[in-house]
Amino acid sequence: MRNPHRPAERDDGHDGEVPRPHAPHGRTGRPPRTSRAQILAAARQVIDRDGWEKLTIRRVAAEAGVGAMTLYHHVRDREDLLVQLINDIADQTPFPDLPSAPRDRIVVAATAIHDGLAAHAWSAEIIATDGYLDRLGESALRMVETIVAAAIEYGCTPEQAVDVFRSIWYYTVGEILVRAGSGGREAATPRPTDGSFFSTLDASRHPQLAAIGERWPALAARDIYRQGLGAFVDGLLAHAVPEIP
Amino acid sequence: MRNPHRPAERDDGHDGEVPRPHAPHGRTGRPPRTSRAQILAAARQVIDRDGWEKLTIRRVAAEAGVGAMTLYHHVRDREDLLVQLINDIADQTPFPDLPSAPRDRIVVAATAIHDGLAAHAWSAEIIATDGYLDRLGESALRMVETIVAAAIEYGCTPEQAVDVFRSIWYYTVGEILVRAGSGGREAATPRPTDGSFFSTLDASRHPQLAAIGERWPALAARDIYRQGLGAFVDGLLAHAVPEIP
DNA sequence: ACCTGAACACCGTTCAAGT
DNA sequence: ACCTGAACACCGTTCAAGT
Repeated sequence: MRNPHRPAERDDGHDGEVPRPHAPHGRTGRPPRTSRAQILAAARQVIDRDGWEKLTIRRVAAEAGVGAMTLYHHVRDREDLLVQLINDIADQTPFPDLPSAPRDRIVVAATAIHDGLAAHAWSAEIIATDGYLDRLGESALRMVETIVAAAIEYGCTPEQAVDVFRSIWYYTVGEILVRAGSGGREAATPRPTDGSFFSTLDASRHPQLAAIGERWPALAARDIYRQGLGAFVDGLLAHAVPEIP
Repeated sequence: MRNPHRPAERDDGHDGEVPRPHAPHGRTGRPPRTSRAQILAAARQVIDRDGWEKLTIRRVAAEAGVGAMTLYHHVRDREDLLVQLINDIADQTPFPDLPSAPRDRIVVAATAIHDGLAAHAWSAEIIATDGYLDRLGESALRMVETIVAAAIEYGCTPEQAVDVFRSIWYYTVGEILVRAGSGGREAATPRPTDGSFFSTLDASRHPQLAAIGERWPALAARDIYRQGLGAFVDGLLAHAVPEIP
């Protein structure tokens, strides 16, 4: 595709700020004062300090100490800024050690993707909203390759392997989105923790939910991603390659 | 004004819109001219005509032929409007016939939730972003009850049953969000369908993805929700109740 | 070549006032 | 009791101009 990111190649400086004194061909004129790295750093600063929902073009520009319009020399639009930010984070996430059994390799790779995204829960929103998969950076692609290759090694056809990846991807994105959503809100607008919905239920209509009642919030707060993932991978592989016991 | 259409002078009719002539106790004063149903209808009109991303308080008010501020008598804020809209839709969705086998009942109930949401893909965004589960309306709660009860009938503990529901919920929300995201965008901004990322891959680094290459988009366009759900439910039940063959 | 302020076309929401 | 315009504090993005 057209990967417009990947600006310059390496900049030696510590800050990534070296306006090349004489560009290769006829490139003269005012050297850039603002770099891609600077903008991404400012964006992360804004997220860390003010929260994801405050990440606006104008704020990032202010944080970077430049005019808002300067950003449009480095990003196509707001969404592009977000995608660049995610790929940037993915590139900095260490690649996990992979076990040799294909089934376990899928679990480890999916968990790595999950943990990387969950650490920056805001990222799930742009990933889901966008046709993100064809804008993945190198590091993220390696994870996809790992899962698809492991499924094939287990005995899946390439088509089945893609299905395995996609199913896991849906589960992973959903888990992060739902948990980030409820968690994030609670922090922002402390929901009135009075009688939860489930405690006031009509027991004849919803007997099991009524029986669970007040325990629901505590149960729902537990992290079950890994557990569910294990069950899902086993189910997917068993369905795809039933002859393996 | 900015609304060329007539504000619709229907108030006596059978639309559920009867401003009580004399309120029971001392309730006198100007009778309401705007109803909750009117607002929700206007909101759905806006979504159907202009798309989900255009659903703003101001537009809904204009569509309903009232001042923007009038809406705040019926909804707490924008998010509340969205939640009411979803519960309204859920209430109008017919309850499916349920098979007797618990495993199949879970699949059918989850599919019903999925199809209901997928028909209004915008809804997944608010559902995920919000701590939605404790704002569910009657109809949606019946589905949750169905899944939890079926898991318990299968042999799960209540805790395990909640985990089964939550896992399925993550998968379902993720599927809708990801597919709605890529699909919706494609419709809005027809992505340049030139060489997809996977066709230009370094085959030594990503051999399986490179082998799949251009077939990825076609594979990824297939609807695999039901398939993945079956595998997931089987995996979840097998993990929770291993003694059943 | 690179950066920018002003301007446009929007938002959600608060407020004090109108009927 | 119900409805409202004006105003506030924001947005993303385009444009034409400045250095």
